[in-house]
Amino acid sequence: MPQRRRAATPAPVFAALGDELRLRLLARLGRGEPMSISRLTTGSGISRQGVTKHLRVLAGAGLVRSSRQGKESLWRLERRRLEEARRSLDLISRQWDESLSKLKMFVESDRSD
Amino acid sequence: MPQRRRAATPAPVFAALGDELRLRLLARLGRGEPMSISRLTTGSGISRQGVTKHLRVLAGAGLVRSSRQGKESLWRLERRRLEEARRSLDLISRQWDESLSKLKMFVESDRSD
DNA sequence: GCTATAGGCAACCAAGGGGTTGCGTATCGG
DNA sequence: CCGATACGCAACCCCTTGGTTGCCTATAGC
Repeated sequence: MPQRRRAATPAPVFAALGDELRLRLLARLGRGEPMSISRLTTGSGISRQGVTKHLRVLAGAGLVRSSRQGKESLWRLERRRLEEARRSLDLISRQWDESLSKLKMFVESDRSD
Repeated sequence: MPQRRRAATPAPVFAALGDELRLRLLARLGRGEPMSISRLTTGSGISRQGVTKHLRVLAGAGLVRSSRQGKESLWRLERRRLEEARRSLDLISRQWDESLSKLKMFVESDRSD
């Protein structure tokens, strides 16, 4: 039975997405074909170790996954987390919608917390 | 750093979302009712200035907006940016989908960049 | 007027992040 | 076996960030 874990906080995922270079890496990996580190390094503008660090951040957030293949490690996108993140944004956004319609109905119901 | 073509990169938005406390602030603001800084501070666990800093980060990313009202400044959610961010995730995720189906069709088409 | 409340500004500090370099190890191809 | 390639580990550096505190201004209410 696949354990449906309660979704952890999406903050780390967003933090991982909050970097221009990491977004570019994701976009490249988003083409579907797994890529090696050196391949991802060419055109990135930073050193190989820099790319490695970024990849590990992405992996830490569960956005990518790597598998050693011979002398190179291939990285591919992990789409599940992207969708989870998208749902998180939906949640806030939609909550906003519902609050608006509730406001229209009840006009006022202040809850000081 | 020279900005390549894309005018609005979603990275700063994600970076702003990449913090637990900021997400909580957004969630509270997501209820629809504008809130003052002191109000948002109660229960946040940090000082008022800390909350102010976080709010400014969110504002810098265009996720919230404030308006001074008397002696307090009221903050409300800016939903447009949330939807933009959601669309950005869609883009990567969907690109992945398309790449997969393309791979199935063309089997191989390597582009070394 | 006086006082309490809401907030801004600035300085300060510890910790983390992004980037680098140097060096070591494993793999591939002759 | 030898060299080139692909990668990991660790140290280092600088700048940003998250958080604080102290002090000042402005508004509200009596």
